[in-house]
Amino acid sequence: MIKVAICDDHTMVLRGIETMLEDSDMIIITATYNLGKQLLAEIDNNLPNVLLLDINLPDSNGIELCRELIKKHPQLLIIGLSNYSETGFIKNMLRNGAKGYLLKNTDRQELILAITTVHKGGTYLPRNIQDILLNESIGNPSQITFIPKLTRRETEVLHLVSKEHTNQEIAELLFISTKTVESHRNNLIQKLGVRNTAGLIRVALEKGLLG
Amino acid sequence: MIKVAICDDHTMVLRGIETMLEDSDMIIITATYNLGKQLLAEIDNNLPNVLLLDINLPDSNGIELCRELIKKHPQLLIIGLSNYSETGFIKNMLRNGAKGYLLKNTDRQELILAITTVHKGGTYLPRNIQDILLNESIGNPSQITFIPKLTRRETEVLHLVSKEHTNQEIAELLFISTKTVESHRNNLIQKLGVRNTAGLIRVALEKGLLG
DNA sequence: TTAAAAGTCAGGGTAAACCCTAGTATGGGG
DNA sequence: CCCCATACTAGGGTTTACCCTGACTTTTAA
Repeated sequence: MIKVAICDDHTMVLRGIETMLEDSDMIIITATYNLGKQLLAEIDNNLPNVLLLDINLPDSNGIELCRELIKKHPQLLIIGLSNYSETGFIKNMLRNGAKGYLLKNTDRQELILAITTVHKGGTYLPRNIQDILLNESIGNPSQITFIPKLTRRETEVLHLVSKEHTNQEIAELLFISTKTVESHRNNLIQKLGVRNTAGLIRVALEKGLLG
Repeated sequence: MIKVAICDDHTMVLRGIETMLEDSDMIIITATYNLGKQLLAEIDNNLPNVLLLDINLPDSNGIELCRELIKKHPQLLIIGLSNYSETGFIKNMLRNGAKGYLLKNTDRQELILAITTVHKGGTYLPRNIQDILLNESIGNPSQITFIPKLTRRETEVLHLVSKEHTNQEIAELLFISTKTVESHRNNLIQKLGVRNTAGLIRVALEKGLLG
């Protein structure tokens, strides 16, 4: 039997996955979690083979959560769950130790295939995501789906900009020079491939870089 | 028996709702749809009493879809489904004929209560959303959820700003002076209660003023 | 341990955004 | 029909953002 745990803040999704798996005779659901913190606190007590992990939990960054979990439990097989097919997310997840990635429109067959595949030591990605990643690696690194990695400072500055602070205010809040803030801001504009603050905020929201 | 149809692009949510409702002896699921267009094309053949409608379908604007459906089928009882508790969305839905609104973390009990309530002719909103709306209507028209009415020009300028155009570019596109563009932009900043472009874009996206 | 990346700051300039005020259309109600 | 509210228009003046370059220190990962 493959022991599976699920972490998702939407009850409906939780119930949907439970239903899809309950008839399987190879898979047993050992735990469900609503929040990242709950997961971190309780998973040690009842470690599953496979964890289905929502990337967009309200209280945690799924990608960092994934890395933490793998660090503590290297044998844990994590499959990311998300609404979005942003390849940046997916690559980040895989880079941080996830063994698979599923969209929430996955059907029963694919869900079970994903779980059994990673349990056998493989990696599972849906066909269409494989295609997208393949296309990217060959030809165009499709700007639309690329999610840049921001540094700690850049993330801080981005959040403060989105809260309508001026560079000067941000400088005071972070105890750095306004020139430094400008640097971070320029880097953000470069990394997100935009022209100005309007694009910065729009793209940051689109890519899920802000809450 | 209450005939219920569901429209959601996430199979997992679809299955979750089905599961939650399958044991009920008052409710029967008569159809499920993945896309707004599919819903529009097929719902006439098999009209339900209650429709659970995802607001964030990939191919349609849930709010407009709601209005269209009500126009064609005034007796149809629509309950909006969404991940977000932005009261702006919710008010818009209700204004366009929806009879209820649920978040996707709803449990079985509340889901059934919502369906039976609207079927009896009532309106159903989760307790916490009721509280938010109530607070708003009493005291502070909580800037966060107040959706201002924009003029034609303001809407045009807002969209162009979000596309990273400068005032000068916008002026050329609209055949007006840059100073006029600045005025519209100032009015937008006033109306949305923000300080600068960052807030303008963020709030405009939050309130659904941009596509 | 060593190279790369991130964080820090500066100068000097241009462009854009922001603020306040105010005249000119324009369309719906008295 | 005229009036008034609202939208649209626009000016001058000030602040902030944006751009390019370069340099130094600290942190991180190979």
